[in-house]
Amino acid sequence: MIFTIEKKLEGGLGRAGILKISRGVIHTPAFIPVATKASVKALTLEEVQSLGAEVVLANTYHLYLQPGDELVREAGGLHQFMNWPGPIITDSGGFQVFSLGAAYGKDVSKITKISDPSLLIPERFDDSDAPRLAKIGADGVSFKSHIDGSVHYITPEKSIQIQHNLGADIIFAFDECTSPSEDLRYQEEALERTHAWAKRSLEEHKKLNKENKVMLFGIVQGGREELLRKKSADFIKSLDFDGFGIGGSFTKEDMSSAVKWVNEILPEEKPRHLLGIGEPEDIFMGVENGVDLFDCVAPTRNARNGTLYTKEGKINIKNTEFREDFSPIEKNCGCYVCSPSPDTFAQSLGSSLRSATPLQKHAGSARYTRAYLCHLFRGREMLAATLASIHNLYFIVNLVKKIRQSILDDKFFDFKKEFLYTYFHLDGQEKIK
RNA sequence: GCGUCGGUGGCGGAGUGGUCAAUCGCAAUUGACUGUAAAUCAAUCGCCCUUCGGGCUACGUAGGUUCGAAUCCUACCCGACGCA
Repeated sequence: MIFTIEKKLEGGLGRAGILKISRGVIHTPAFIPVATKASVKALTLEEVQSLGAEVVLANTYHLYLQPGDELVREAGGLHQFMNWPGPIITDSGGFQVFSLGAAYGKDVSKITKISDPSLLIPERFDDSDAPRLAKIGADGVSFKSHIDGSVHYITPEKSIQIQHNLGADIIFAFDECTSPSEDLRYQEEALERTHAWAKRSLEEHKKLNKENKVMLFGIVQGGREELLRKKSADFIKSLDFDGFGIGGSFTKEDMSSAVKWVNEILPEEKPRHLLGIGEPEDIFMGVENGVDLFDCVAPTRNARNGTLYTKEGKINIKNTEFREDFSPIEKNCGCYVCSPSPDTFAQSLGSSLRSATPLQKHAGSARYTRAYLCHLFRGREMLAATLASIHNLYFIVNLVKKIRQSILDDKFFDFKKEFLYTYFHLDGQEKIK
């Protein structure tokens, strides 16, 4: 792996770089579509590739349960199994410690809405009776499969073994993503655990990585506490990782400070991945604070649920106002959905008919209109998910590409301001941090 | 013409004397979604008043019985089926 920094943001942590690995090149900052179960939901990988993605991220826990990492290895590894020849990253299953554990059945997620974290449960309340599918033990985490209820014990060693079987190019250490509702004492305790697991992940990785083809990233945790975040960054950087992940469940406000604290400490020459983050404003924040890689389910999940990204903010395409809106999702969007079909398409269809009528083109001339998408969603047509996912992924992947270019052109802050003003419909009074 | 069964909110369909503005599903309206338990979930869904709450009009139509009717009775209208 070679990571080259092409240009740095003046007076800040941000940078544009190139991450070269044997299977391909990743231009950073980059957005990584999520393919949890070896599939970017609703899309073929040709579609993912042609919308501009250079790398995808799959999940250890989910693939271990189904179809099983051994089977994937037999298939020739993830690349061959899922037909993606480019770089693949696997997450360690550490996020499932959170999503199937402390967050299970609760109103906490990767990002918490409560703007004042002190409003969150101040002390660790006793919810030991609350049902959860993940329970943390001394040595690892026991998971109750959400698929069939069977119990599985995942240790750092096990996670690394699974990831090597899956055969990704970049893998992650097994960590514990904590809930922001945990108190300081618990955060400290969990951080100790994550650090111990980081060492064990690294040791196991060294045993298995004989051909030295796989990169292992360590994960920094520490919740919202400055002291813990810095302590974690110091510790993780002291280990021989190839790069770093920044994990955790945040409130919006906490995220930027945490990222900054951490990246001021992490070595400049190694890549940093902000795990699970992907709304446009968060990506700007991350890039500015030195993040190189982002992955997020938001573009694809939102897409499947009818929320589409546009320069002027997100829209819910199912809403009444779009029923008869025959314009593209976004004017001048270069994605497959919003751009016009080439004439050759109509011609090739028409060639078998004697008098094929060329399609009447609407103003804007998109392949598919808002009204059509609206109809597909209301009619529960599968194509809705596909078209919406193509558009959303294109939007985010290309937003990050534009951000990258703006760094190279010394125009990052102008671009950020311009984008966010339009995106949030600001009138110029509000300040963008 | 006779007989039988049935007519409930946008639709389907519960309810068969009080706890019914009426279960539920669909449709509709809006919102949420950030290392994917997610093609998911939540809220609203007769009209009016300021929310709590209160008021009004409603279960084919018109009467009636009853303290009280979507629920019982009578007539009529409409539909399905059967017999002429």
